[in-house]
Amino acid sequence: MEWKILAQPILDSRMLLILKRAEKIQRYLSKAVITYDSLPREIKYIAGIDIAYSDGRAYGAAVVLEYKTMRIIEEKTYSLNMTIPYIPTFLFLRELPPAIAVARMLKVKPDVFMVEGHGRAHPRRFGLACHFGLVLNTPTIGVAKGLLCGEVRSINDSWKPIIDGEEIIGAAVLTRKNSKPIYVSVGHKVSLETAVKIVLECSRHRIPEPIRYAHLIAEKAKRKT
DNA sequence: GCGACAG
DNA sequence: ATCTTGTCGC
Repeated sequence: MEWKILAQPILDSRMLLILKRAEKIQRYLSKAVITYDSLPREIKYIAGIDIAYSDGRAYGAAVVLEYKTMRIIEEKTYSLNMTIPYIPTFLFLRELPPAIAVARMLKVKPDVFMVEGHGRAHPRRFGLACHFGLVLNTPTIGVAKGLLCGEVRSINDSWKPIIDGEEIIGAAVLTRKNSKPIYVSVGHKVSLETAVKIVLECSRHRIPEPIRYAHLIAEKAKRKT
C-alpha cells in the first residue's frame, strides 16, 4: 500500500498509520465472512447499491427490484461531503458510509444485495462487498468491472474462476456476448456458485440490472444538485 | 527493483 | 470515479 499514496500529497504519515490499522482490521474481519448460502431459496427482492461523485460530494443510491420481473419497486438516495481519497484496496473508506446509510433507508428488506466493487476478490479477502454484508449482516454479492488481484483461468465457458495463490476468489462472468466480463465474488452469506447464478439471472446488459439502475439513480441525484 | 491496482 | 461527441455494432 505504498504506490499511489506517495503521488497523493493529501496522504501524510498519519494516514499511512490509519491504513496499516485498516489492513489489520480487514484481515481480521475477513474470517467472519460467510461464504456458503444463507439466504432464501426463492429470492423475491434484490437490491443494488452504487455511489457517484461530484465536487467534494458523494451520492449513494439504493434500489430494490422485484427479482422475477426486474422492475423497480423502491429507490433511495443519500449524499454527504467526501474528503477521503480513493486508495486501491481501501475503497470502503470512501464508499462504505454512504452505502450503509442509503441501504438503511430502504423500507423493503431485500433478500440479497449487489454492491459495486469486489467481495472476496481482494488482497486481504475483504473488499467493500464483504464489509457491507458483514456490517448489515445480510446476503451480499460483489460485482466489479475490473480486477484488483488474482488472475482469470482461461478454462471453460459460462464463467471462469479468478485464482489467487491456491484459492478461487471469484469469477469472471460474461453477461453479454461481445463485451468484457464482469468480476463476481462472494460478499457475505452467498456462495460463489449462487452469486454467479444470480448475476446471470439479473443481466440484460453487461452490468446486472440492480447495479445498473443504482448507477443511473446515483447519476440522477448528482445532476439535480 | 518495477509495475499493477475495485471506485 | 470524473471530464465529454460522435460513432461502430448487435
